[in-house]
This record gives sequence, structure tokens and C-alpha cells, in this order.
Amino acid sequence: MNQLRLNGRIWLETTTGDVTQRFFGIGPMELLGHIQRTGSINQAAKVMHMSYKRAWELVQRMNQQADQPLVITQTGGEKGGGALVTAEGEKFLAYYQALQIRFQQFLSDEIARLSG
Amino acid sequence: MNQLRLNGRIWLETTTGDVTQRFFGIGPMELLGHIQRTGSINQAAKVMHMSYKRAWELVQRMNQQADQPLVITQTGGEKGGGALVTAEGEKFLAYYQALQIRFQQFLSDEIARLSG
DNA sequence: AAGCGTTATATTTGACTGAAAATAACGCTT
DNA sequence: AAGCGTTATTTTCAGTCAAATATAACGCTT
Repeated sequence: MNQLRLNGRIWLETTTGDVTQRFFGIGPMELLGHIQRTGSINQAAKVMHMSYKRAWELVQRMNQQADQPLVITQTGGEKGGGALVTAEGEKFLAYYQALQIRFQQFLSDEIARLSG
Repeated sequence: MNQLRLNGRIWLETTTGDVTQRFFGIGPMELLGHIQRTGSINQAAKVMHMSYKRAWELVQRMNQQADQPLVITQTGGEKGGGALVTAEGEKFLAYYQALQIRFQQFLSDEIARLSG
């Protein structure tokens, strides 16, 4: 065995009836961050080397699952359109970012426990 | 939004050159436990409602990635054959089980932090 | 030799996934 | 009216994954 590493993922999920669906994880977090910085789904997708369609679908799903939209979009206009992260979106982004940091710390601690 | 929950997965992974491959996670952990109890890949797969082929492939991949096999198998014989978890396998099983418990604790703590 | 329960292996089928491309709609600018 | 850059949407294609099925090999029991 070459090198043994510990890794993981965490996410928020919603449960409606008996169907559990992922809602917010590392992918949407990064996407929201890039939308915030670029003001465009299209540019955010390009930065992440993700197809526009996939990025757009992620936004759709997020908005549908949440009570209030996390991203609002506009077609046409001065710059052809754009996308904006709402206050609700920023709330989830901030929460998940902090959570992700604590999770990374957990993984680091576990690796340290394994090595030392 | 109906109910917001926090969930996640952790796993061990090996890196050979530039290829990272999952090695041991919650699925293999449960599979190894059932093999330990039943002495058979076939029966373990049935308990988990997993196809025999999938269970067998998981065992193959685990054994190939590890330095020493985690499961040894025997075809034919008194009971038609069987499978045994090696000491190396028990080592990974015990480590991952303890790790999983601490991870669940981490998730619980985070949920408590979110609610309270 | 036949039967058994298992491991071992190949093939097929369907479902899902993601990428890519093409097109429409939109509203501003010129 | 034409051009623009974006969002919105459909279609197509290839790759992956899992389930199902079928068959062979094995070694003991009878």
C-alpha cells in the first residue's frame, strides 16, 4: 500500500416524507462563492471547469429545496443578465464554510491520532 | 423546507502516483462485519441486500489495495466454501469502527450547535 | 457419480450521469 | 433593427454503475 489517507464529505440534507435529498455540500458551497464573486452562473461554471448546465441545475435544485431562493437570476439587460447570491444564500454559505473548517480540523486530528 | 439535517461520510484512501482511490469506508466496514459473523461472502451480501457480485468485487478491491489480504476465501469443501476475515482485516475494521463513532459524535455535536 | 453451497467470472440490461452542442428568450446598448 | 452576453431549455451521446442472469470451478458429502 502506497500511502493511506483519511478523507470525507459532509452535507446538509432535507427530508420530505420518506425521501431524503442532498441539499448543500462542498460543490454548491464553491459554486455560490464563485457566483458571489463573478455575478454570473456562466463565469462561475467556467472557473470551476463545470458545464453551465450542471451549474444551472445545481442552482435550480438549491432554490427549489430552500424556503427562499439562495440565488436570484436575471436574463437580458445591460450585461446580458447575471446572478446574485441572496442574504439567505450568504447565510448557508457562511454556515457551511465554518462547518467545513471544523470538519477539516476533525480529519486533521484523526490523522494526527493515527500517525502519532 | 421540511427538515434540515447534517450528514456525511468518511473513508480511507490510497494514493499511488497521482491516482487516488477509495479503500475503506462505511460499506466495506459493514461487509467485513457480516463476513466475520457469517463466514460467507454470499450470506453477508444477502444480509446487506447487496448482489453477490458487488460484495465479491468489494472484497477483491480491498485485498488488492491492501498489503495483506483482509479476507481470505476458499472454494469447495465441506460447506461449499467460505470466507474469513484476517487479522489485518480485523485491524482495519476495529480502527474504522472507532473512527466512525467519533465521526458520528462530531456530527451530533454540530447538530447540537446548530439547534441549541 | 451426483448433489450441495460456495466462490469465481462473463454477459446483458437498464438507469443514471455528465459533457457537449444547439437553440431560444431576454433586455440593454448601439 | 442588429449585436451582445447572459439565463433558460432541449437533445444527443458516451461513460459509468448496479442489478440480474447465467455458468463454471471447487471440494466435500452421500
